[in-house]
Amino acid sequence: MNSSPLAQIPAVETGIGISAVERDVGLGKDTLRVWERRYGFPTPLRDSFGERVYPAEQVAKLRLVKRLMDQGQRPGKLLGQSVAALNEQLGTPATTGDADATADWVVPLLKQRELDRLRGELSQRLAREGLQRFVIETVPALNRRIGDGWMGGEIEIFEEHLYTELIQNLLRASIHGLSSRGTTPRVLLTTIKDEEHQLGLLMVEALLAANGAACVSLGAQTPVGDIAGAARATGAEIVALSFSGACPWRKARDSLIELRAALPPAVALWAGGAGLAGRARKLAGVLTIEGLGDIAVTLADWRAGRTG
Amino acid sequence: MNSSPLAQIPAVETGIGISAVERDVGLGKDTLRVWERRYGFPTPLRDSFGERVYPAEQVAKLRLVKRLMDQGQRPGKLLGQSVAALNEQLGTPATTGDADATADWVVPLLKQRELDRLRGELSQRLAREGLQRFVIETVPALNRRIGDGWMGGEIEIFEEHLYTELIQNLLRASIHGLSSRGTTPRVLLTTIKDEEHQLGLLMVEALLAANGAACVSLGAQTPVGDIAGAARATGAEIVALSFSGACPWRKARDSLIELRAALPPAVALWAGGAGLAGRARKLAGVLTIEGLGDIAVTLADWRAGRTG
DNA sequence: CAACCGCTTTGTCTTGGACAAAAAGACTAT
DNA sequence: ATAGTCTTTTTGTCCAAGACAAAGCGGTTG
Repeated sequence: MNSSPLAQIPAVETGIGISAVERDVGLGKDTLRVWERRYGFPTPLRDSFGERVYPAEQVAKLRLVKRLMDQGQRPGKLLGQSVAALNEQLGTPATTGDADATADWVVPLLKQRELDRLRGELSQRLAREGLQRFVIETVPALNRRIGDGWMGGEIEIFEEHLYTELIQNLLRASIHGLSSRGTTPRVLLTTIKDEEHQLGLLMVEALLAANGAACVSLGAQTPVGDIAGAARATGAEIVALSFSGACPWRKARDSLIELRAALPPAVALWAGGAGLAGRARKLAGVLTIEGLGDIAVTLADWRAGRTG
Repeated sequence: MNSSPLAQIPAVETGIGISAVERDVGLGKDTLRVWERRYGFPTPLRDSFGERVYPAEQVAKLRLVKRLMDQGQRPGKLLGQSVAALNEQLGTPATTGDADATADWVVPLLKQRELDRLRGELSQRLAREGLQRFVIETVPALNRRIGDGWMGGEIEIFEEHLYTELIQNLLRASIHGLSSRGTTPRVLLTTIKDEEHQLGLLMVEALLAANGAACVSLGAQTPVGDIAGAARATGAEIVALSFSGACPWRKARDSLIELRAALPPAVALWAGGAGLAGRARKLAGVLTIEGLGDIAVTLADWRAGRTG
């Protein structure tokens, strides 16, 4: 088989196919074709069968564009610009990190792959500060620092993954150590469909568990219809939903309304996260959690209202 | 606008869209359309916009067909058969739930929401059997039992979520306890894009860590292009990928070939999971892990080859 | 027994048109 | 001013039928 090298040589010299671009860059085939038609970019070559072949430079530009789009920019504005202009935009993020300086220590540890030291440092801080303060103050600061670093190109996407895994392990280990035997109230935790971010959910679970609630987490991406069923089946007294900033507010609002209607009136519905950001204050029957610090207070209020 | 509740009612009763089928079943949109044209199945309904809506029964049949195709059968022969006939074929070759009976104990605990007892039971088994045996024998048996229960309607989807969360907490806590300081080799673990199943990845990580490897997990869904960069940046000696049964084989194969080309030759590439199932044996430069039990052996082999 | 050949099956790519969902912008009312 | 609703633009996804390469199968031959 190795004696026929010609047939095996891929079009590496000239470029890659549309499926490969979809895989590598994360843009759908339909999207790539429609961009070509509408915006005049990309302009792939064609192989002998008339199929698209994307040169490496165009793939690189597409990767840049994708990255800027993930930060909220729109393709129509981006595709016309030069690679140099795009790179410049990536270097100058809109936000400036002020309070983030206290979390700067993560970056070198992460960049230099001192994962054991990073893990150790995190564990130490958790032990020193206690779970509650750690989750309310330290973790959000770290998240912000990492997020800013990614936006500025300082941190690679896989390094963010790495960090997320570490924090998840730490939090889950902590939660695992807290027995929920006999504690109240029973809280059902989850995230709606298409809402991937597990970390926020985990932070809430940690706080609730630390404050003596009996948490039942369904993980991320539970369809709205199933949430109500699960609440009934688990006998939850509170249902808590987390919405990340990536979640369109309209979807969040509709989901909450629908869920509210499906839930027994006696069951409380709590909602929080960056995706709401104080907006849903006046949704009937939905209690908005403004920030992580509110959770303990809200829980105490619930207990007071319950007993009194 | 909001006074017309009818418009808000989703088509939950009738079925799901083509994208959802692609995600849930693992068959491409183009494939679904061309099957319809050629074989007369599936025959989705249409919503008011003319878009395909697949009823639940057809999705179930598609799932069956996909499963049989993963065992080597061809769609042309399968699509004409009845669900009953397909089920029969699936039941005969692969030896159904014999060993699963040993895992029956989870179901009542899960159904009756004895989550604390379930957690305790799992912890006890882990302690009794040791991490390695627990991951190789007990967890797969439980997974199979839960999966079968879901397919049979015995277990709700949220109950599966519940179970997955519990196991994840347990495994992550165990991994967290194993220091990787100074151990070798460095293994980079992840999953390709559109491959969500974290649990398999976590099981592999647990086994590797238990056998003294220094694991670096990126979590799920890393684009292929980033994996190579991450491997270089972390100085990994082995890159290990996990493919669930939902991952189309072609996609797995292409990803592996591409990743192989992008990786330095000195870096080993290991691949495993139900999505490969012995197929990728002859991919050049890719080592296929046939089952969880092989991991320890393969690791030992690697070390022998390294030192010798 | 293995290698070659042709035939069949099957997945993915192509084109251009269409349209819903999301975002941005304009406007109004509290 | 700030929150809500309406309107317009932008953008991603879907549809259709046709085409074709790659993979699988079967038979023949050295």
